[in-house]
Amino acid sequence: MNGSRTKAQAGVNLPALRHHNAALILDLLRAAGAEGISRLELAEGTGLTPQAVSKITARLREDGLAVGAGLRPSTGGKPRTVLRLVPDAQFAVGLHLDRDGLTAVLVDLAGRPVAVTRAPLDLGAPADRVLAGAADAVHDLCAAEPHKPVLGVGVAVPGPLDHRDGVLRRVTGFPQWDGYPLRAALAERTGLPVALDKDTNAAALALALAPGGAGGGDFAYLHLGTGLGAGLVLGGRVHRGARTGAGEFGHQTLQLDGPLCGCGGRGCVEALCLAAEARGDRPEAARILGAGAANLVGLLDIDRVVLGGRTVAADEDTYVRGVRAVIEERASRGGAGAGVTVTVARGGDRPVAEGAAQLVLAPVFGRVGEGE
Amino acid sequence: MNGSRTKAQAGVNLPALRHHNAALILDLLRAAGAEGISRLELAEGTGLTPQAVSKITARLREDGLAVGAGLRPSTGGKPRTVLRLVPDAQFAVGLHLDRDGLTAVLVDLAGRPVAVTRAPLDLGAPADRVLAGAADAVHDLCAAEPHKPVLGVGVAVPGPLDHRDGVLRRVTGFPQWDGYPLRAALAERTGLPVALDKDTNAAALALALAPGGAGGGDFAYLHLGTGLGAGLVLGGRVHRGARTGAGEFGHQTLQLDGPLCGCGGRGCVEALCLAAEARGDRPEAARILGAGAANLVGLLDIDRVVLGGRTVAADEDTYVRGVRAVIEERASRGGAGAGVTVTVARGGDRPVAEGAAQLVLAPVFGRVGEGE
DNA sequence: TCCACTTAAGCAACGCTGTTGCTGAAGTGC
DNA sequence: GCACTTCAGCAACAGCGTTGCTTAAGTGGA
Repeated sequence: MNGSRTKAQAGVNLPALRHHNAALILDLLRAAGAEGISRLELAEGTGLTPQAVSKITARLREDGLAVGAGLRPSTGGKPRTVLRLVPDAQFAVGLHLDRDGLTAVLVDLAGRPVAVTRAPLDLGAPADRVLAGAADAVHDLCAAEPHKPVLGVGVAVPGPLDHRDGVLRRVTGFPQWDGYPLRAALAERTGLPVALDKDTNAAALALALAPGGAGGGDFAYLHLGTGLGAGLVLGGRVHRGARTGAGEFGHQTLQLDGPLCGCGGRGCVEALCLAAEARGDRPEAARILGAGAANLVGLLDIDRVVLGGRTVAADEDTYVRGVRAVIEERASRGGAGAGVTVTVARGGDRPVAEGAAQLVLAPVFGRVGEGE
Repeated sequence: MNGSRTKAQAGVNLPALRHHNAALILDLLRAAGAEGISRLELAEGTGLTPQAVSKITARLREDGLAVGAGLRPSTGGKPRTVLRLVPDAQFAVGLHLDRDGLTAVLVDLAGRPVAVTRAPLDLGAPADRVLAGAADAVHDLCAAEPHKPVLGVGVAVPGPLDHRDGVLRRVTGFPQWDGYPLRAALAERTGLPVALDKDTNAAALALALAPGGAGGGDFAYLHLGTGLGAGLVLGGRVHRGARTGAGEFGHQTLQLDGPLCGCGGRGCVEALCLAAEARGDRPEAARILGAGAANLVGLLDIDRVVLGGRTVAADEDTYVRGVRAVIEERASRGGAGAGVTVTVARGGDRPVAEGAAQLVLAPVFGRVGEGE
């Protein structure tokens, strides 16, 4: 009780401590990228002593996860040795199961894709056939790096689901998936650990872990395509909520007793925004999206709004400017949103598959969401 | 970068590990209340071994924070010894600085108030005078338990502020508080550690830690008084956002291009809701509040909505039923919100002062927000 | 009444963590 | 060439939770 559900089983013993600190170091190595980072900087970043960092990095080097990468210029003494992550020490597979296609990607530890496959997909087909196609894609990708360990498979799907037990819920229009234990089924077929999440959450995770992602902090990813959804990153972690249902942004009421939405409600952002798009009034669509975004910014006090999806990609400028205008106007009146940046996620749907792979990689770097 | 701001300095060494596990045990003891909890249950709740729990509880007993409290009935062997928290081992002071009054409360470790004082307050008076009044209240309360340690002072204020550095921002109508370093000033006057937060966050914290609080999980506290604000508890912790600004619920747009609000915006929930109240249409006010609450429930996938504040207190039933109706209607259409409970926080403003004290107590039990 | 059995809790030894203190390595600069 | 600075690793150490075992304190059947 008292919210302790998320804290249950949170006792820390020495192996857990060791794992935690190693993950922390790995995360800093990953963030440092190819440039690398010195032991003393790692010590400063973790609060551990330099000697502890030396021991931990020695273990990581033994495991092949880190290597030396040259020296820093001397500042009057022995120059610092630079360490960097070995990206191709381990890999992960990301799957994006969408309504009309399957994208599969093999990424290295740094999150970079090293192999991609795409195939058409009929979500209406029997589950077994869809699953077989997904498993085949996984096997093909694993063959791209035959002698390196693949940590697992991350899967991003459009519909509602339970992230904890890996079971789908009510994929709109495809009743055969309702209650389907996708995680267990795919884990059995591939022999690999499987993690499952919503597509918007995967995209948000990809952005949260992207190198040079314009700084970190809390942000929201708003995806405007055939629908409108959101992925939230709070405190550097994907916020999934109690039932993996967080991020239902599109059916936020923005116009009390407004026009009917496909969901049965009235005045939902999604309906208003897409209606404006449909009648060609894109600035109005952007303004509506901005109003929803501003609500979210005020409610959560986030630093950053990232827009994505096909509809946004069609006219990035109008959407970015429109959303930014609404947020800045509210901030200028003394409301929330001062200093919030509005940007666009490029690359279409590819980030979703990469984010799915990050579902597997995130735990390696200690980036575990609350629903895990 | 990459959201690691919240993870900086997160390296864990042995003292940190010890402190973490002790806090975890203390939190379970607190949650168990006067009934107590056995060592083996503590072991199960933390994931630690029974022997580790024995060692930790032995230290807590030495420090006077825990005591034995009888035996469980035997299940065929040696009966379990029950342990419970010693509530009056330590205390904390909570202050609620409101526009028209100062409420101060001394609470024990269990969060129960043992002494309360109230005094009128003029926030428009010079800062020094207000501060002197607050410091006096603290000293008077400390005298109520002369020989017990007081851990610190928690302060709840209405306006925007920065929780991290304890500085006020733009308290509406009282420009002399803009930028005032309340935490530092009060810490110097009282010689005690001081924590500062918004009143709605304090209320939410009080609810999150309340014994028998109808189960835990994520929830939102919606306060409808002269204004409308929210306190969010996600993952058992108060969500404050990057700048302690989270919870701006009242100026969420609910009616695009609707009536003008005092904030300068249009169609804010607060304006719509209070306008309906003013014209006597309370069911409509409740429906509007419910629409805003449903937006929040969908966005964050929370378990529970708690209503409070003077306006709600005037007609709890109408508000609870109205808000519940909107959330349930949306859930029934397949939207978010299934199983969400809507309840009322009673006790008027008293919980705010108690929640302020919990700002000091929360770290003892490992309940540290992200902004700390 | 006794004794076998069950369950809980503590003692002792242990492995392993990060820390401390110090030594050697590898540069700079007068 | 030597004094100084800075980094990195070795060795000893304190302290954490764990493991293995013993003792305590009940139940229940013979």
